[in-house]
Amino acid sequence: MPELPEVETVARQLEPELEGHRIEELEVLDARWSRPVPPAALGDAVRGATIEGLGRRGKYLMLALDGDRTLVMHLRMTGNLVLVEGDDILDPAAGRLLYQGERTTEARHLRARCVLDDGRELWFTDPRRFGEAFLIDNADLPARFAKLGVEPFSPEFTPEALGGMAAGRTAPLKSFLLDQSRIAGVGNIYADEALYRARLHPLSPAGSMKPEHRLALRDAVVDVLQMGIDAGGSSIDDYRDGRGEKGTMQEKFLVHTREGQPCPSCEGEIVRIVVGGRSTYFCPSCQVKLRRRPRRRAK
DNA sequence: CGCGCAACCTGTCTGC
DNA sequence: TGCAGACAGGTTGCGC
Repeated sequence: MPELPEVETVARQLEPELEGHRIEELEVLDARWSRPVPPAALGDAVRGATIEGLGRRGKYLMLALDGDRTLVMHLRMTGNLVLVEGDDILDPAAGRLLYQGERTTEARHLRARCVLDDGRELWFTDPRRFGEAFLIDNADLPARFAKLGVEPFSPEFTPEALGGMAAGRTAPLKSFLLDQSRIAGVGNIYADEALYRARLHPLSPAGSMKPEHRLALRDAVVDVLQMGIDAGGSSIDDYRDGRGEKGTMQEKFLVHTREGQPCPSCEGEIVRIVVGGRSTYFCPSCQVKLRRRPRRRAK
């Protein structure tokens, strides 16, 4: 679930909290999280490091450490990174994580905990265990992320760039938006919301967009991601921000998870289909399906 | 290279 | 109540 807005929210919340602090210990409880590096090896490598910052690239969280290294983490489907301290460690009523030395609720999904020099702890919890982390030298970062696409908030994400990426593509627009090697950070939720706002059908071939469609889609992608950040992310199920709180973007969905409900624009019924194996919600009357563009204009 | 799909995991919900 | 099956926000690898 965590897509760009969720990862950005966590990074922005936690960066000021973590910056300048030293890592006393990194305990990896699930070997899957650090593999292929053994848990103890990652812990040893990170012990004593000072945190210099926390950022994001695509859906990756980047914890900058001294010594020109970065601990890269990915939340995948159900991962959460939360800062906990003292008593706070558990109050289910307050919607927070709990941990009392015993495995209770969320705490049973604890995959790694990072103890800071002031006693606070950074927890990586993840029921489905798809999340992961690795330590990398900053010099190797460009190569490692070479295949990651353009950042949606960068000046390079123009309608023309979008058109260039889509040219000749026959894959459905929905699949196109989810391709991290083209645009980094858009996931299933925001792809649906962006296509709806751009009034584009999720099954339209990516290469079928005309200039006005590219402009609309670029703007819609940027807008929905910004809305997501402003709302502190979407909490459909597992997602919690860096403080363990829910985001509110799910309350602003216009189509996602709204099967059978009225379209906010035409009152027609929102439909759910499966595209590329992913649930896709849209309004059949507002989102027009484009035809595949002829390769050559007939004269 | 482009595209579609299975696989990776666990938890939750639905229907019989 | 029990149980099988479907489904869930992401990414990678494989086959065509």
